[in-house]
Amino acid sequence: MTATKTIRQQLEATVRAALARAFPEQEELRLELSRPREKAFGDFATNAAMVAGKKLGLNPMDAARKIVEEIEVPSPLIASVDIKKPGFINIEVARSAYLEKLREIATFPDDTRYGMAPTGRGKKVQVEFVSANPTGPLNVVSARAAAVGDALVRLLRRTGYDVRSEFYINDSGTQVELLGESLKARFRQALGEKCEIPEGGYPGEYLTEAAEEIVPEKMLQSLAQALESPAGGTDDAAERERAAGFLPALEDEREHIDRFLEDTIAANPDERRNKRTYFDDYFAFREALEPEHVSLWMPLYVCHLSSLGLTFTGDMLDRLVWIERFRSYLRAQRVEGITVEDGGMMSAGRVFLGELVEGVGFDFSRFAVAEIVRTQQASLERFYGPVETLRAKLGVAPGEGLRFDSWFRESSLKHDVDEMLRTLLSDGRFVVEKEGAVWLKGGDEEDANEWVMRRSTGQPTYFLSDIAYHVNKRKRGFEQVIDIWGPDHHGHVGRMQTAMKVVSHVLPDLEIGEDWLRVLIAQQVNLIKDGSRVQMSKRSGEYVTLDDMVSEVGADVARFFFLMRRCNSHLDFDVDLAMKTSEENPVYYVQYAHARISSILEFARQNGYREIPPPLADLALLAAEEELEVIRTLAGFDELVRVSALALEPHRITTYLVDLAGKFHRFYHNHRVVTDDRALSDARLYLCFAVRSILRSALSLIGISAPDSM
RNA sequence: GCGCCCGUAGCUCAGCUGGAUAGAGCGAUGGCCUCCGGAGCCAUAGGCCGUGGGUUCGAAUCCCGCCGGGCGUACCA
Repeated sequence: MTATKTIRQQLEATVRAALARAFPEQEELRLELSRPREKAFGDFATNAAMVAGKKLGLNPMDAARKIVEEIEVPSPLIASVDIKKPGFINIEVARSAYLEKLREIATFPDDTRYGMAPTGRGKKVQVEFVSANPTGPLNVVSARAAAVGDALVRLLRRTGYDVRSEFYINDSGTQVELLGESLKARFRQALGEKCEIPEGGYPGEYLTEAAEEIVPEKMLQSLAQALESPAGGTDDAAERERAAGFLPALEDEREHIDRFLEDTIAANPDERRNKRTYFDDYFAFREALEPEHVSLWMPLYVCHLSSLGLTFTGDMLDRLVWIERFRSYLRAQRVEGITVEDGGMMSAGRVFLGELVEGVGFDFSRFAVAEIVRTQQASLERFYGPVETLRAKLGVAPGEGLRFDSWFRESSLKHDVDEMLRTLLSDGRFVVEKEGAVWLKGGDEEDANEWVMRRSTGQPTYFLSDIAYHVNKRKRGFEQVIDIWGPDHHGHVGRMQTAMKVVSHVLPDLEIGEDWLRVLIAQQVNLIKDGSRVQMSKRSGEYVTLDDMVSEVGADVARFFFLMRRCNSHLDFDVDLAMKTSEENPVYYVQYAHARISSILEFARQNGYREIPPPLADLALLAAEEELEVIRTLAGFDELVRVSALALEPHRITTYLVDLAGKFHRFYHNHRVVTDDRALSDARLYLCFAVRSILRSALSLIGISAPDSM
């Protein structure tokens, strides 16, 4: 598969060559090639004569005549050339050039790669987006960033960049500590205690669910029941079986733990040894016990926590001590006559769990972050396709949602952060120390701002850590970094740009150029429901999540809506409209065109058209205005992809899709495709096929499904 | 106060990096199914592109000043 030049590129080369021949002494000019709105002015117009005329002090009309003399007309590319009033050169593209593009589209082997271009030249680019704080489910702005970022990644990939997507997890700092405190409160509540969510914490319901993960209710029940029989075991066969079934098979557990060891702690050999020892001990312990000893539950429980990637302050012996303590604790409770019936055993178990979790130094923040990141990942993976209720009807398989190439943890940057600060301090040119804190200042006079990097408490700020993070990106070899941030970060853009400029002076070897970092702001989304805005606030715990959107309007509609607007403009998303009038939706309009073509092609196949697209179709028969409109639009697609990627504006693809679908519907309405006229039918089937290819190509660029029937 | 984003049809937004007579969807009104998919098509109405200057052959687009809306402006992230 090779990429050919777009028609615009071909024309530009031709005009430049003509210009160079007409005015050999003139160096390269910044000439423009635009598409006139008015059809009478041709397909393209160039201001070459006006620009050149001005430079050389010539009348633009005369310059235009000189240039036009040097353009070969007619040629396979250009049908005719015309000079208009101030000095425009209007170019009519030859039909052969359009038909050539049409052929290229229809014969291109892979629709999901059509439009590929060498523009990026394998440049190593990172797109970082969503990067929501791990303090709750993904909200609407995250959904928007996800749609835009994913489309951008696909767009850049299509145009020859070596792109990696990244999600940055802010898993350290005050907010995360607060999150841990909040989870701890929920945990206490789950144990039956009265406990308030701390001031400024996170009252959302999702933490209750996470807390219940820590205290699996059924484990407690099972445990309490088992302890009703003498010596913590049971003679009842059914009960024994149930108890045994409560544990995973030994081999399964081993496999699970091995995988855990590989994934989570491979990076740190010391940690690995500790864990390995712990698990070996655990297995030894476990194998020594009879299956019906349900008190085995406790090591299982400890293991369960470990498998979630949590660290413990104690070692295995400590845990065994705890387990022993638990047994005697429960026995003691038994002696005092506590039974399952009065709920005493349950609460005894709860109290003990509370103590255990405190005793092993359970890290609530880490657990909460791990838990939330997991749900965020799951949400993103579901971010594809039509709404669930239509999925079967539209015949779309659950496709791959959004997967990031990497998830980067802020907590892994500790070393980089320290080093960054040391480097800046020893350089000295851009730092100020005052009021016990360390500040960064811009280099030049016009940027007199100063920002704290290290607090007087000695703690680094988010700003410093973000500088270190971006330097880390550069060190990983990215030649260009694109960040998509939420609206609350837009004040951060300026100082980050300043910081990168500073870094380029302090660490010149990194070669951080002026536009190495490009930041897009995914602006605010106002959800309109029942005609009024839905208020969103993390603090109140009430907001519309990505999951809500996917289940209510579907990922296709959500993505399309987000990509219909430039990402830096505010957006009113009318949820009622998106659902209520879903039949009038632009998404369905576009998808309908796709399904319609599939249906036509199927109809043709059943009526004796064996090969589609018909290889011998005479495309010159496509001469109706509606057909030419469609062809011109198709022929412009590769150029659109190129320009959208350069401008980092994926929303242009959706605009294009609506336009193309409209032109196709118009064509369809005025011309029957399959008729008695075999030659004409062949040509029109060819056209239909090409339209479908481009629809697929464009839809795949923005991550939206292309159903064959609806 | 300073900085960033946004003002285009009743509503929500495009407008291809400065081009010629301003573009969609929704909403309104009126038409089109013996026929490959009517989730479609056609027509009508709706605009001083917030406003005043500037740059030039030419501005919705670039620059400056106002006016309106939103958001930043923490030793939060």
